[in-house]
Amino acid sequence: MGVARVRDRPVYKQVADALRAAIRGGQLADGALLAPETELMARYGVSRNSVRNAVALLRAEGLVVTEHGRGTFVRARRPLRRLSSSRYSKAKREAAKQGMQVDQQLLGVEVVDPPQEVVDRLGLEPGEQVVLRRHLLSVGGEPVQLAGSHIPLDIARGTPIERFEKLQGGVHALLEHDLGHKLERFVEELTFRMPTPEEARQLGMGAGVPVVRLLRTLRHVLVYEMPAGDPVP
Amino acid sequence: MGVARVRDRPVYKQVADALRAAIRGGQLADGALLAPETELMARYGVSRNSVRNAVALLRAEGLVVTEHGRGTFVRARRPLRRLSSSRYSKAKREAAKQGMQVDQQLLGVEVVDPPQEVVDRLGLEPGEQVVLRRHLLSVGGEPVQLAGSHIPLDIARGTPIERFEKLQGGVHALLEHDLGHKLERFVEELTFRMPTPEEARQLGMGAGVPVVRLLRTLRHVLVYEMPAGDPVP
DNA sequence: GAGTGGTCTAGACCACCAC
DNA sequence: TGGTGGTCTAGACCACTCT
Repeated sequence: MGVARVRDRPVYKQVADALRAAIRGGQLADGALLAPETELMARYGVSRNSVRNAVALLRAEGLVVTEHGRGTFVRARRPLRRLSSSRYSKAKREAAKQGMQVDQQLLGVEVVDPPQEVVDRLGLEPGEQVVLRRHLLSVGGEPVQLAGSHIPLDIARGTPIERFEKLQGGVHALLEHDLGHKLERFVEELTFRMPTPEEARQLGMGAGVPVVRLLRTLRHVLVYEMPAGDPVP
Repeated sequence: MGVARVRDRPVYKQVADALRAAIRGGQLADGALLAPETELMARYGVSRNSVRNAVALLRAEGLVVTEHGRGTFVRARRPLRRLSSSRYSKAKREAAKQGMQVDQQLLGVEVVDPPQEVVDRLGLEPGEQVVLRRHLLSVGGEPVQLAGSHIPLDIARGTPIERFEKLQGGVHALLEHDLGHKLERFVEELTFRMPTPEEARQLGMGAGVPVVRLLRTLRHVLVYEMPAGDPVP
């Protein structure tokens, strides 16, 4: 047994290659438990550190998640897909299959002092307040994304935006269709980071799983955060 | 000297904390060189492995980048920002400051067989072709993002979309304003992964820097990839 | 060649989970 | 209590960069 030990390819990457191939090939299915480190050491004839480096690589790639004391599991894929393709689809059969149930839950609507980054991007006056609307997105019953929208108070005042009620099509649709606003262009800033304990709780995920944070500035600002998705094959 | 060694906090995280604080606090400025591993070992009184774990953590957070044989550097921040706020800004002075120069370069326009994931999401017929428009986005002269837009051929045919020319406001604006299409809603799928050598070259980055891949399905599909951004403090 | 990070090993003890 | 992953050490050799 043992890993091929090809020259110019570190052993830990070769171990990672082998595991990755097993995952992509389906020998290790979604949610499957990887062999423990001790067995991988024996199977590939490498030290524990090399095994751990290999698994760390797969973890960084989002292919597996590790739980202390339990083991390392193949990460289930849960892509958001086929939500709106039916109207434009030429193959109508796709519409029937209609992927997983998507649900958006309104967590709260508040008037708050905006964080500095929002002040900067919206060009707000010092002290100017905004309406913050927070949502939790779920796919197939699993929470996957937190979203927070900041809308300047002078735009939101007197509209359904500042009330705790669901907006058909979201804030953007309301602004564009009912309030006569128009989207010109938008800017996005993407960051990785570790979730706060509160976020990890709301998203039902381990604290060690990185989240992606996307700050989108339109005419209004959309801030949302989601757990890292799974690579598409 | 030596790290505080607070209980219930691994030493490598404490070393990472110290370095992170120095970066956030400005003692280590953008682009600055971190002390070499040997010095960090001595300074904090820990093993090389612990130092390396600490630096790996900061790397995962996107705070630093490491170059083999040269050292570890504080990552320069290059957020996309203040591009379109002026029109809606109440503080017009923001407009004058106008961040960095943003440039979008059209790399190519081709008619191609779309990848399977695009076929799925657009509900294309087997064998149906699409127009692929590829762009390179730069901010302040630095390439930051690759974008590829797939447009079904029956939509693009006979429009400026299928020609090698810049579209004012992008494909979306053309569809919406000139071709009478309307954005209903969109779906996004986010993934992390390592860049291909070709992508690393085009983006002028190290092959070890992860990229974020965002697959956006509108009525048309936008695929684009960008290097991981830098965390906002 | 000197200095840097990259890889690898062997061994130890700790923390968490399940039975 | 046994098995799992988490942390830590000490030492070795390799690969890359700069001069």
